[in-house]
Amino acid sequence: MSVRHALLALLSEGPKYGLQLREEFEARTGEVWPLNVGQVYTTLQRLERDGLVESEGTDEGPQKAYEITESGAAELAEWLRTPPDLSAPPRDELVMKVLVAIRLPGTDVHEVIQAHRRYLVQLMQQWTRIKEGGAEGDLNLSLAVDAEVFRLDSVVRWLDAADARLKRAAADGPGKQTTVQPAEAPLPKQRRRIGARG
Amino acid sequence: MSVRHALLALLSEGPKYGLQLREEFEARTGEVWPLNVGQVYTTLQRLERDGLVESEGTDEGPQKAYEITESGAAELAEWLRTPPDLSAPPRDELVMKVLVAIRLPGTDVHEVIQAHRRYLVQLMQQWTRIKEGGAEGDLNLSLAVDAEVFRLDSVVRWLDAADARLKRAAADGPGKQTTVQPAEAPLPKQRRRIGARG
DNA sequence: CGACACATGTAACACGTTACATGATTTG
DNA sequence: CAAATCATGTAACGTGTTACATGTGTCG
Repeated sequence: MSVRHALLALLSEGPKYGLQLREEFEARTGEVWPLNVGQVYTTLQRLERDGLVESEGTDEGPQKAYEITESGAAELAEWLRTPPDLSAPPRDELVMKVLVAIRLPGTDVHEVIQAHRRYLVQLMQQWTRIKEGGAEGDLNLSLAVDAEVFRLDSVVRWLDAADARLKRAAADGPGKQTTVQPAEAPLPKQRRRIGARG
Repeated sequence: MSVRHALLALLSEGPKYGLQLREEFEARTGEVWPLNVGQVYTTLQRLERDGLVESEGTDEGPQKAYEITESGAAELAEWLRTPPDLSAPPRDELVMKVLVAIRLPGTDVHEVIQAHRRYLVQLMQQWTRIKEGGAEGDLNLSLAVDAEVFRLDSVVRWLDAADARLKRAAADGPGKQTTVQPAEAPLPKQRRRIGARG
């Protein structure tokens, strides 16, 4: 629900049309979050269907402008106030890979970890260079790039922690590896969730 | 493409059926990544269609076991070797909110930031408690929870950096706020991407 | 038998992607 | 006029969600 509310926010400044929305969206995110146009139109249709925006009846040129409704403004405010539901963490592809590599015969987890680590560090450097290359006070670019660099950094730190943890576990006793979490006998089902969100 | 390969990995250990796959998936992720059954079946169908798994013809009971094919094993190995394409960073909802709140009249960005910060810190504590409450050497739980805690921590640090940056910008001169990134005149289009991935 | 769990699916939807189709307007 | 660009869509697909439908086997 990220694009949906971003479009609502842009429309809260005044009536706008499809392509314009894409351009402004990308400008606000420092040109680092691309947005395909098709999604803009389909999202606008859903927003209109839900009564959050209205298409203007003005037949001036090929452009079809939408404007936000009261209901839309209310939803936008509500969205800003309410923290997202993180009761279940998102499935992360890299974490998945490591979890898989741990138990897959013929695969060296540490190789997988290090290969991805190198890639991530390289990416971080590229983003940092992009940020420095941007305009001096480009707040949007700065914030968007920072978010990604911070995220990548946390992944790198997780990889390091996982690597150390796995090496420690292997040193403690290779025989223990199968004991860690038996594949059969899938334990008394206790699904862990965090019950936050009002 | 996370569940798809996770199921492939589980099937690389031997033939398994739907519900069993869900249980094992959740066990391997420390019961913190829930997986709905419906997706297991639809994913298995796609995997079979793509020739990566085969359903066994054994009509033993109500269970329908699938086994991995050579092609499937190859795809799994390939997936482990290849780093994901991160040339464009994922759109993050919280980052989006802050970017929106900056320019939305009648909204205090710092309030939004602090409210979400409190929520995130609370979540981190809950996850940490869950990790400590788990079995001593539960490697899967530990890794999965760490990944989420590290991620949340990076978000908190980003929020702090953003807050400081915004306060600095406001102190430098409130008149500059509109100068930061004019909404109209959306700049000479230079879309930023990172061209990694071989 | 009737209730419950196991097990497999399907339906409908939201969101995201790539690719293609179709006009309208500008400009060489 | 022809080509490029602006602008709006649609189609097909992957992935994820929730909810429902349908059997089958077990157990009181």
